[in-house]
This record gives sequence, structure tokens and C-alpha cells, in this order.
Amino acid sequence: MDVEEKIRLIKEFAEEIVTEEELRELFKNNPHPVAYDGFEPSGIAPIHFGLLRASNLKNMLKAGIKFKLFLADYFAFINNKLGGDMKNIRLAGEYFIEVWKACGIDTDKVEIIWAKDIMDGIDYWDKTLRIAKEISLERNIRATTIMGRKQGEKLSMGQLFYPSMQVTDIFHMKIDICQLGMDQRRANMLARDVANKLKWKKPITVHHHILLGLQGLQKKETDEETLLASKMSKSDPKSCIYMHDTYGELKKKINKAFCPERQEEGNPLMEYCKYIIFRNIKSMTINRPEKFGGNIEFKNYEELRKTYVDGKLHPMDLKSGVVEELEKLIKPVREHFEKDKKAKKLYEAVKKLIITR
RNA sequence: CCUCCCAUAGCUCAUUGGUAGAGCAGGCGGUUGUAGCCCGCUGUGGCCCAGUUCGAUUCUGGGUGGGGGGACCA
Repeated sequence: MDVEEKIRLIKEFAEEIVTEEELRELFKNNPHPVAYDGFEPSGIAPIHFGLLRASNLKNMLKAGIKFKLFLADYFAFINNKLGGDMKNIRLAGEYFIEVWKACGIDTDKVEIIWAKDIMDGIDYWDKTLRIAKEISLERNIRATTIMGRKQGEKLSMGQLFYPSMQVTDIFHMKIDICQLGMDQRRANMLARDVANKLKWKKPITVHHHILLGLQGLQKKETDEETLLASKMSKSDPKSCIYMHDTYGELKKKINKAFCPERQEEGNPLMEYCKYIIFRNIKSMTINRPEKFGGNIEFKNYEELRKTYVDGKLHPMDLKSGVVEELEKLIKPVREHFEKDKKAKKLYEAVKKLIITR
């Protein structure tokens, strides 16, 4: 596969690449660079986990990239997820692995790494301290938004370690490409700055879009606050569609979702089409009553977008189309967790952890 | 170790020695061929233990949890 084809595969999902030129150079010099995405194990899998990030990963693999899936157990611990209980966090991590498998990720072709396993040694902590020395307290505090906590929330000393540790992971795992969400760009930019200062190899970052929650855009003072307030979050069930949602739940949730007529921007339904549905299927047919124009087929997102903003597709029809397509994508995963004994046990256990919290 | 402050609804907070309210969030309904906006309706609550009192969410003591300040040189 030539370099431009690889770039194309990445641009298919990337909202930001820092920088494209560096990425091109990387591919020229190394046909199989290393990338990673990191996850705090907690909660049950939402669609951006099972469908969006999983399909990003598939593109990366197609481009010949060696991918590391990083289960950030100690990070979840610092961030007080699942009551800050390591046993629960590990359980949630095992469950995540099961979701990846169910989503068609060949877990033999990716490397799954637990944070605890790379943190076990002075080399890791030596890097952490060198990195920490290069970061001002002010900037570090600003970077704590990567933990998904709102600015102004009380921070513990432990949480202050988080950014330096996340940056350490990048260098310690010898990552060429950080492939995380836009909400993680502060950590990745920190890594690039620190690399310059310490004369370490500078990672390239590829950030994917952060999916809007069901209630749509929640405008705040800054773009970053807006992003954090608007995102689909697995810890906020009313914002979120899960890989386990039944057809009925899906229908109910989508029907309640914010969806302004003829408007693409800030419209979660349009986002689900763009970032999930058309990334996974080739064409989308919407069943529509005859009096509103009858069934209609879209071969790509652009066709859908144009029809929608022209007012030729009503929100209600868009919604019913999205329900049907998402159901097709979620169903095999949901059923895997119903049929497979081990998977079911893990899912039930994690679900229980969340309810009892 | 010392000291001060705080603990009430999912969240932010108010009030009262006589069985508690607001805003936001949530739920329901109306209006829209969706949602939102708008309008109407609506649920849930006093950290724990002991004492004073006819009666304690309120006062007192203790506990627990959270936060601030101090604790050598000064």
C-alpha cells in the first residue's frame, strides 16, 4: 500500500492530524509505525467505543500500523473510577477486551497493554519525573481536563500526576502515533512539547472526533468546555447509546434526541450518520411513508447531508433511519453478550458495579 | 498534632425548636409530523450515634466524611 493511500485511510476518520507532513514522512521511513489509543476501564461500552473507535482502529491496521490498546487501570484508579477499586477496574478492563472481540477486532493483531505492566520499573518513573520537570503547574492543571473532569472541580494530588504519566506512556511504549480523541489533545501536545525540550522522538497525533451526546451541543464559554459538556459520555445514560441497548431503548433514546430541522451543525443524529453509520455501511435506506415522499436511499453521508439541509428529509424520518441502522450495528454485539457465557458474566458484573455505586 | 468551617433533593443552595423550599436536572402532558424552545403538571430529601426538650433537620456532645488555616527558623 502506498503512502498516500495510508494517509487517506487516516484522514477518513481524523478530525486533526499534527502534522500531516510528519505523518507522511513517518510512513515513508517506516511502513509499520506504532500507534495507540488509551482507555480508562469503567462503565459499559457506548457506541463511540464499540463502533467509532473500533472502526478507527480497523483503518489504522489496514494502513499497516501496529496498534496498542492501552488499558489505563492506574489512571482510572487515580481518577476514582468504579470507587477507585483496582479489582473492579481490572474487571471492567476484561469486559472492554470482550467488547473489542465482539466488535470484530482481531485481538491477536493488536497488542493489549495494561498500565500496571509498564509502570513496574524505575525506567517508567524516571521518564515521568523528567517529563514533570518540564511542565509548569499551571499548564498541568489546565491539562487535567483530559480526565474528563470539569474545570474548577477539586483536584487531588494524585490527579496532578495524571498528565505526566499519560505522557510517559507515549514515550515508554515508543509510540509513533497517538490516536486518541480530541478531548486528549492537551496530553498529546504536552508530549510533543516535552519531546522538543528533552530531545526525545516527537510523537505524531491523530485525533478523532468526539461524538455529541443525545441532547446535542451544550454551548459554553470555550470550545473545550463546550466539547466536554456536549460529548456522549458513558457515565451519563441520558446522553449515551450503549452497545447493549435493546431495539426498544434505542428507539426511545433516538426519538428523544435533539434534532433541529435542516441543520447539520450540533445535530447529534447527523453525527451518528457521519461518524458511525456511513463508516460501517455502504448505503442507508430510510423507510418513509408515501405521503412524505416514500423510501429514500443515500449512498454516502454527503448525499444525506445535502438532502437534510435542503429540508427534503424530515427529522423524524432521519431518526427512524438512524434507529434501524444503529440496531443492525449494535445487535450482534448485544447478542454476543447475551449468548456467550463468559461475556455475559463480565457484562453483568460490570453493570452491577455501576448500579451499586 | 492543634484550630476553624461545612454536611438538607441527582446538582447548586435557602429556610425553620412544631413533620422543609428554590433554581437547574429528571419525569409526565400540551404545542410542533422528531427533539429543542414555550406553556402546564410532577417525584424524591435532613450523614450516623447519644443528650436537652412535650417535640430536634434546627440546640449540645461525640463520630464519620469534605474543605481552609496552623504546627522549627519568624
